[in-house]
Amino acid sequence: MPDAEQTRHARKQRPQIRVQAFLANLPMFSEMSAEELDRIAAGTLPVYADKGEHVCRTGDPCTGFHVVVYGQVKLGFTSPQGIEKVVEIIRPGQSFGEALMFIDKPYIVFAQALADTMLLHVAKHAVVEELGRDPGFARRMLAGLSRRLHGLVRDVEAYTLRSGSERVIGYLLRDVPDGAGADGRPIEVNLSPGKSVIASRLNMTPEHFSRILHDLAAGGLIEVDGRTI
Amino acid sequence: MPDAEQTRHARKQRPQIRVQAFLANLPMFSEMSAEELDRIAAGTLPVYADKGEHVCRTGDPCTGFHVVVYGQVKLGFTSPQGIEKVVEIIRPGQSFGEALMFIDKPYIVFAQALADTMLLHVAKHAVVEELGRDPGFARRMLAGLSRRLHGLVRDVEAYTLRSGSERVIGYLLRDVPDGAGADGRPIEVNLSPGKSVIASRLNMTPEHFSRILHDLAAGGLIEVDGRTI
DNA sequence: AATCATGTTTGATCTAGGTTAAGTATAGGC
DNA sequence: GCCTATACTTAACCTAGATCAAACATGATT
Repeated sequence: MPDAEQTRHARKQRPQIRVQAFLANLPMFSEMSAEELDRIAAGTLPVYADKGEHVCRTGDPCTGFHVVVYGQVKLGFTSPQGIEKVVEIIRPGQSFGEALMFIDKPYIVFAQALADTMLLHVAKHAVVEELGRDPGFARRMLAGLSRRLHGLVRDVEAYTLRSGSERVIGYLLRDVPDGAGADGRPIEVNLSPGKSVIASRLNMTPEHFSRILHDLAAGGLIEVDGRTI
Repeated sequence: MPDAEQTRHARKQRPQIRVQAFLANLPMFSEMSAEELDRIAAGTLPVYADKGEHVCRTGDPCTGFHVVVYGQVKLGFTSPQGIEKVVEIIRPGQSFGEALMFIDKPYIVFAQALADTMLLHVAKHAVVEELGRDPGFARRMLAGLSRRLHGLVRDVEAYTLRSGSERVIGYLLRDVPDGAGADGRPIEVNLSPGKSVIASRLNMTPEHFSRILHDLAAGGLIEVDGRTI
């Protein structure tokens, strides 16, 4: 089985990356010395996942965290009745699974590739050892987790006291640099994960999401063309 | 205003506590040496909040985190339309606001006392300094944040794909030591925060919560007597 | 070009849970 | 002990959004 996977992947040409250089650009590892980066890099392994393939599943033990190099993955859970709910969409440069490293629990979410994706798996022991050596790293790690926590609280806020259209608008404006569009020039947003995935991320049905986009377009607020707005 | 408050509080007799001893029992500060505890204790300040009083409000800057000594507080946010949503109920020994210390953002939630409450405010600088000195402390802090993150993800799961009754049952069983009640002996749960607060925490109206308890009682699953089940 | 799978839209209908309103405890405060 | 405030319950009704079902695009495959 690993063989078949290897062969299948080997057939595609995969962009080569310099692990150290890539890691150095992540907030978590910025300001690290070359030796430190080398030690971390020694604990990382590339992971390739084809579109639709699972990187990990609910219940899997956690042996480290993942960073997306290219492609994208969705994090989500499946209800007993088989319904799926997307919690987060992870894009290049973003990571997941750090929190699990520090408590001894298996994954409660699964991670599935939304496109052909390359990830780096950073082993738990490499992180833990470096934490003891570098207080700055610990601080950046704490800041990273805190940011994530903050984001989740905002999500809870959106889920519990915003309406469907408010959540959609919030999503469309999520990473618009403020001040952009102030000149009246329209902003372009890409719905690359696919509309159903975004709908689930926003905790609504694809139908409802579609209707909201339709209404916003009718109100002249947005203009939809395929997967760009 | 601080004077009036002081006098009002001074009139009640307040249990005295030994700060170091109290801190030493928190997971976060366990395993700390006496000097370390002293340094942390030097950065803490007691805070007293009467029932209904706010410890902090949305938008306040964060200067450290809080631990509840006795009493209880609710964390929540208020929608633009003035609707309130409880995110978490903090009981003695639990803390809040750690994450905010590490990112430079104001509170997105408010904290309001549900009963006459005593808290300790631990100053940001005391924590940050100790983080540099003690890698073990950093690890415990990371574990604490991770646990909180994990809990929030479980909340999101509950909000998005569990029905009202499932959330209520989940809440009632939240801290039942597993195996308890296996002998057929009933378990007692206390609804001390008040039913409306719990309802909000579970993201439903008090009316709906009441109906669910009624239905569960009718089904013979539980027996309600005032605020104990 | 025809076929099929996958993703998106549209419309009709349904329902969990919210809203409103009118009760009934319960607990402090005097 | 009585009174007012707060907490909780019950019932009738209503809506946001889900579900079901049937088109309609889009793009990849043969």
